Amino acid sequence: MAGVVVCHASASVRERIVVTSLGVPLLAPVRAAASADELVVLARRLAPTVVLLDADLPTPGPGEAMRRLAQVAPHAAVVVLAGPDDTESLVRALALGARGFLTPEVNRAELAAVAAHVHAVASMAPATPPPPPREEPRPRETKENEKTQPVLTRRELEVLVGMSNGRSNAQIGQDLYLSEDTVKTHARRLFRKLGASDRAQAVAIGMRRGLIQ
Amino acid sequence: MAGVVVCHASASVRERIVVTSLGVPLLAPVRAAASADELVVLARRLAPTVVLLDADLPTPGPGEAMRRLAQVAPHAAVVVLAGPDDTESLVRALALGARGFLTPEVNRAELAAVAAHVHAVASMAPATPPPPPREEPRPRETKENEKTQPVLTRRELEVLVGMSNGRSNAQIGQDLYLSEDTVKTHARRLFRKLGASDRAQAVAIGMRRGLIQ
DNA sequence: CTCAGCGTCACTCACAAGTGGGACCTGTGC
DNA sequence: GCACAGGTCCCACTTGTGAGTGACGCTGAG
Repeated sequence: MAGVVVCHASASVRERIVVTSLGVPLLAPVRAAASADELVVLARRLAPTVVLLDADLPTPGPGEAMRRLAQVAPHAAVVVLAGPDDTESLVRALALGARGFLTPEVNRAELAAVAAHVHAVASMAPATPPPPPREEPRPRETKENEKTQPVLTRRELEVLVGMSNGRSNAQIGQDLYLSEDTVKTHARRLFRKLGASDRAQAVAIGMRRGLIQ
Repeated sequence: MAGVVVCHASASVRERIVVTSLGVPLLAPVRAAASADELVVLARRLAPTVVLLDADLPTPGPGEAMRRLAQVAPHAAVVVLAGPDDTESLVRALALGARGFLTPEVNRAELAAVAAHVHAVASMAPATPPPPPREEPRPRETKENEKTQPVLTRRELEVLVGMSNGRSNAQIGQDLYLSEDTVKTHARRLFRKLGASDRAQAVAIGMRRGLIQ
């Protein structure tokens, strides 16, 4: 589910990153795209958590790539691959919403950091981070930690959407042809799944996770 | 307006970052805080765009510091200062919403990246998810703008942040050292401004508009 | 088959939320 | 000086929410 895609014009860069990713624990193999077009196709299919993007992408360019990416995978964190001296591309990319940067000479430790980020995003709600740490973390997980990302059912999602639109439980019930009590049950279950204490927090978590817009 | 604050227990680290910042173009001098308390005071006054935060802050700790910071400067991006091996603090901080990390041995290039981020943030709305490709620095706030998009006051924003974190009105009052009634007043006014019928919808609208993350 | 998960509905109850007033103080701008 | 906005607090009131239960039928996986 959560994954990483590298989009770089240079085949050698792509290849090295893909190969390096194989040696990183906790990190699913990185998929590679050579152009913005390929990236969009991949992103649409894989909904990656992190996209490593060439800051000097030709033709459509990194800006256009990010714009299109935002359409198909709005919650992918873009990490720009830029040379240490290419501050100009970097500033531009950051201005467009990139979350961080790495040099194309990424090593195993840096990819491990990306893996940590993927896990951080996948396992908890409130975060919008970029290129994090070094060395693989994630050894211990307390048992109440969701080893499987809790998935909302269709009904729960519909109730959550209603909440985000300011509907009361009774109104949501009318919208969905349910009794208010049923809506309350769905609400209670989705609160538990999301770890929310009330509907306001549930909406916040749901939007951060991209469950609702 | 947009600024950077470093909060680190070590005076030498603070000092070096402050001094280094002087040599970075586009970056206003970095202000320094030695503790979470000092940070909150500074952040309330300066509303910084970026906060460099010691991952091993003593006493109140980085988590508490981030919580308080979110109250007084909800839009500040937290960048954690952690040693390359301190993945544990790092993961914790990222889980709490930190945007990135640096080692305490930050160099000029890394601060330049931070500067880039400051400019990126300062030149657009406080949005994080949808980065509108704009080159125009200041949208210019006219009366018409405010009519179409009411602006929340600092207090209203802080209350909204509390709501998105699942805090009750009474808890928000404790967080901000206010009476519950005052929180209710701020809540009522921000509901009106956002056109929300309850806190869940207010959170949804606030996140869509990028007022909160 | 059994069992877990989902969807549905019902009931109670404490309390939080939301709404309507009003009041006082402090800036800031005209 | 005045008006105005923001921030603070109070009272009283109605409504909704959230928690804690219990129950029944269906479906799909083991």
